[in-house]
Amino acid sequence: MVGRDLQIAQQRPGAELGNPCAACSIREMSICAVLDNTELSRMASIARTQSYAARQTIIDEGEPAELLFNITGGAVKLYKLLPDGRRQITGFLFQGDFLGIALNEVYAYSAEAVSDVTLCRFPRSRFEGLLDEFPKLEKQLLEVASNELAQAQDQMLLLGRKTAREKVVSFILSLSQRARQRGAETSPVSLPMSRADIADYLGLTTETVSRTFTHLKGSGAIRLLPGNMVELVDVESLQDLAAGA
Amino acid sequence: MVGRDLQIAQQRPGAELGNPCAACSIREMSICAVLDNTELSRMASIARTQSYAARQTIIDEGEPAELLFNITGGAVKLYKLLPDGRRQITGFLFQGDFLGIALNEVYAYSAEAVSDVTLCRFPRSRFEGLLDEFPKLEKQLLEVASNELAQAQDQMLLLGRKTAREKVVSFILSLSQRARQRGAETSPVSLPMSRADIADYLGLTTETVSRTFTHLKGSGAIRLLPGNMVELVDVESLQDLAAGA
DNA sequence: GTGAGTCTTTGATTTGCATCAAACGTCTTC
DNA sequence: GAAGACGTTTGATGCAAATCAAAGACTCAC
Repeated sequence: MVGRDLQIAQQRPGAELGNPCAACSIREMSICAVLDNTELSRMASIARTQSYAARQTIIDEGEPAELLFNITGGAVKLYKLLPDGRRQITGFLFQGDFLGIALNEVYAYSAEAVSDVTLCRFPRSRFEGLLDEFPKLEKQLLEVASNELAQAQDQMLLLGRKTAREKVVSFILSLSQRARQRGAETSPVSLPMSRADIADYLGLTTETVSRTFTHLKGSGAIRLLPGNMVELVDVESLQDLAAGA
Repeated sequence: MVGRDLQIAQQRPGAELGNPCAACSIREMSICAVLDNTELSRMASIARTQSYAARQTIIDEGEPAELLFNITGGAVKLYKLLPDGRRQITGFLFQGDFLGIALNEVYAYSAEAVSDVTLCRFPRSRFEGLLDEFPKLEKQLLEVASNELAQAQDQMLLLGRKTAREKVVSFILSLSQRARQRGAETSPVSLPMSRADIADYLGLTTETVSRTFTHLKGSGAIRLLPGNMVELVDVESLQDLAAGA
């Protein structure tokens, strides 16, 4: 394992200079993409890599927000709870996504590993120093925040006004589009999260999500493949369904 | 009217120097609060004040995002539509709020004046120049975006997991808290928007919103006063209701 | 390979909110 | 201040999704 890491490191420029970020495979799809190798080494100096097994908690809502993260592998869910246990998942994060934008002094949500996860961890105070040092990093973060805000508004439209079928189809399509942005296949797309997670993301119940998948499969719009993969058979009609047509 | 404006202007330092922003009554509650008088005059040089009558459209979803706004008076609603006309209001803006954070090349939502509205208008390109010029303005904008993201997540929890009663009570409380942030009374609180607007914000129908108000009034938790004002009679039990207890 | 535990699917029934409908208030206009 | 338009409230009914229940289908440990 160590030997293999070394091999990869040697293939990438900068890594031999003690700068692991330069060799990072997701560098180009994360906020780090705006930094050059010199700047990256400053970033590397405050970063620690870390791993979480599936189901492990990464952050707890209400705790002091002292750490920020960059997901390098796996899938993470963000969620909020009501006192009686009702749960709303506010987002899923994948390779390249940044965790920690919407924070005041305490975390506004909890985060848990959906699959095994690897990530880079930054102390918040030192990360903020980096923002002062590299204005383009701050600009990039504003850009990311802006995109997340637009995504959040789409999700409000989904939660407030779409039917169960429209919700599920919108979800499948959005995962497919995010896979494309990461350079992965748009179909079949992997659904690493459980039906219960999907339900809590879409404001539905497990049973309704399951029934909706069954129905979509029956209509020929999707196919369910082994390994929690979904094949998008008729993308155009899926897009019509998602829009409510 | 002109005479009165002049009088106000003369009371505030900077105004007589041809810097209307220095005299702006909402300066301290908007993003302008981080700028000093010199910086403000740069901002004033790219700003135009503008008025909209109630029901006028301010921006249209899908149009090129060429203008940004700072609301100086009145209330604005932001919304998205589905092709068949279903509508989700994603937010209400009041005095001091900034309009235009979540934008890519085109507006991600439409905006319409709820009441008569006054605002400051900035060309986006020149505003972005200002961000480069004043890093603390950019930092402030990131701060605002971060807060909006946290608010958006609260709204997702509301839309996905709360009951009609919890939704309406949460809405009343959030308006009350925002009034406090603007330095206004927390009770009674003004509801300048229609029942239909409230419904489209909470993912309900007009009828359900109306019935819920009637029910809350009957239980003694609120009182409906003339002029679309709501008095919060029992704040503590309202807070319990909003949290789902 | 077998059993325990967990997740998913399917079925029967209930329910909270939507829909349909109409009366009532309030504001605007002439 | 009468007439119309619009927004709100109240009532009767319907339905999409929740809830309750139980049978498969995986997964994993031993």
